[in-house]
Amino acid sequence: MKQKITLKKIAKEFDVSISTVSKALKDSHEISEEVKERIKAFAKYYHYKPNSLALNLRNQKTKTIGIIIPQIVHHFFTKVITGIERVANENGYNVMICMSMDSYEKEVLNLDMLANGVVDGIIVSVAKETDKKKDYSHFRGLINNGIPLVMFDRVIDKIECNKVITNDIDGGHLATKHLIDIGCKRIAILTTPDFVTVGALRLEGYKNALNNNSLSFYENLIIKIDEREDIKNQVKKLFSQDLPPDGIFAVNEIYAAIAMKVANKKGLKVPDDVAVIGFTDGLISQFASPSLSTVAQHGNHIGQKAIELLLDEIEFQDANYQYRTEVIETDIIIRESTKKLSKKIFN
Amino acid sequence: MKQKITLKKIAKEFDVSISTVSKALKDSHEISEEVKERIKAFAKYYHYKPNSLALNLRNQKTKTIGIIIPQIVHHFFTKVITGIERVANENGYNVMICMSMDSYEKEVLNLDMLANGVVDGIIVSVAKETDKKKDYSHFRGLINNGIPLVMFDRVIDKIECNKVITNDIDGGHLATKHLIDIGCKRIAILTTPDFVTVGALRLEGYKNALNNNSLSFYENLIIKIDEREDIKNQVKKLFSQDLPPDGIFAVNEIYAAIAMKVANKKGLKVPDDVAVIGFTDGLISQFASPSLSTVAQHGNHIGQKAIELLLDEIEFQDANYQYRTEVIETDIIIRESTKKLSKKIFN
DNA sequence: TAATGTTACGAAAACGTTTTCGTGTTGATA
DNA sequence: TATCAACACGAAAACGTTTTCGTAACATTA
Repeated sequence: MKQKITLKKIAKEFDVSISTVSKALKDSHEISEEVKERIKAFAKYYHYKPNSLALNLRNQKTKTIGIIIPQIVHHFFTKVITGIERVANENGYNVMICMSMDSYEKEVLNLDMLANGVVDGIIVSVAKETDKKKDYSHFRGLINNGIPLVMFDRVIDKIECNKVITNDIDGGHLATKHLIDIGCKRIAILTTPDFVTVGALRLEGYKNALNNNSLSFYENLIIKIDEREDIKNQVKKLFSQDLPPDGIFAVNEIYAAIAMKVANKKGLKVPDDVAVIGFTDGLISQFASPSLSTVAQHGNHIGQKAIELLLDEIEFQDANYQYRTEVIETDIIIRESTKKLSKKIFN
Repeated sequence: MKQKITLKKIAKEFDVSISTVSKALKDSHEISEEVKERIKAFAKYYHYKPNSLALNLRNQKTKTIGIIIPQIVHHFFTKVITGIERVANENGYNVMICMSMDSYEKEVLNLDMLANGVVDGIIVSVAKETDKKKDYSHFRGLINNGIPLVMFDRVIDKIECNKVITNDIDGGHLATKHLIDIGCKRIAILTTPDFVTVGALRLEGYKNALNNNSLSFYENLIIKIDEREDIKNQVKKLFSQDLPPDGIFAVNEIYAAIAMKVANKKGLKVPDDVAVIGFTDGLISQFASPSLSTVAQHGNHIGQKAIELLLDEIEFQDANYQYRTEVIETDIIIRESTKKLSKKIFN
């Protein structure tokens, strides 16, 4: 185990002071050309690199940013992370990733840890449990301590900070409108309980679309999935009604995939008997068969915006910094699961 | 922006020395009960926490471990990370995640950065480009510097360090044997180019299984996918042969999903006309329809073993540490894409 | 010649902590 | 009363860096 080379060791080698070495390596004009040459050559030969830990302490910053996400096994979050990582690296920052597992307690723990000098700023998508509990004091504490914070996707209205959100209402509207356009009359929605904000917003978009197109609204076509129970069974209820849906809007790709499976089991063809559209353009949507139409939320772009806002705030010197909320628009991706135009036209 | 409370500030408050405060907070016997009481109360009131940066410098360690993976948008890697994170957190460590994007250059950059005091140890799955290039000097440098290193999944035989690998040969054998068991006679494999070690090993398992069961081996049923080209087109070649396969073993779930889609397009039914089995139990496999049989590699478990080995090495004091290689066995998960037993039996 | 300027370097503080060692004060013991 | 231990605390080094300020030696100018 070789010992790392330090300024002190170089100084001893040349019998000069540490300051001289430091200045020489920074090519300071205070040091004679000859001494600089020799010190630089020596340092290069031994691969000298300033110790990050010492720099962190000295500069009171770490060039690291923290990310707290509920789960990493979601395609959307991995996209966001990829976007963050790229821009962070380009700006000389590293990322530290923590998972809250959707637990309030883990979120608080992670936040505490990161806040303690470990990172220069934090990007977070809040845990479901926190959303439910409505206890936001840990975020307030963070902001009071002057640590830059950016929220994305699952954000908290009551906390003042930079935010990047998906236009979930529009996304919900887009998806529903597409189903309407291809001729669906009885459109169901598979969404989350109300406390998950993004689910509630997509539901709102769904309702708007029905209203704007004067379609009737059926309470029993709205299924709020309780993930503690079996999801399939809850979806099945849709099809055991006297008038089953001819179109389904699922607020994420897992619900969409499950809807397709359940429909298949019931002997229904997608998209001919029932069209299905999801939310989030993940691997499941791309590789399902039939492939799933979906609303793309551009996770990469969201991540990129989030880190840009964060770096802005970190590097901002002035006292009167203005928080912003970036709204990332969605796009609809039409694949096989909603291609029933031809049939409807000839009906 | 509140200033953080430090030992120095507490010391000034009580007009004692910094050492006294430090000792008091550690409940040292050197300090009188009365002084300890007052200092502890004060510290608690102001939420004193030792500054991580200072501790890092003092202790020459960071309680952080680094992970370098090729891509994060792969279910397998997210599982591994989840496993690593959990155990790391349980032991008071944090994780810093870097992506090499399968690029040699980024891998070197990440390694350099992490090695410079940022982390206490590193877990890595090597980039495809490195595998191809066979330049491993950056890993050697790391080990020479005494930084604990664990490789997982994509490991390098020539580097001596702790390793956690999937039993890929067995996994390949398991998958192929299952296809044989359900009656397949002409079994194709969708694999990677040879320089991707795991692909080569799974191919080896495939060959073994054919041999052991005295099935003929057809060179044109082996497709080594070149990901720079269109994957679908390469898979299609399988079905345009005079004798198309009745079973397909894909070395990852994406190739498997694509195989199913291509088969569907050709009017073939899965599993009745052609059975398909994948590798890695990810979301695609679970939510595809028909759902995909697959070989589970237990990413969680791999991550857990990797971090256990790493922490072992980090905390090991003795000079003669012995490296280990843990082999994680695979399991076969049988779903709809290979359920053609009944048909074959009655044929 | 005296005052001033330039060059080339060193000393020391600062970041915040832990830990070793030293020391003044008290009380007990011989 | 001299000696010694116990007690309670402070000084300082150490981790590795950057940066401000000071200054000795020499050169230049009036």
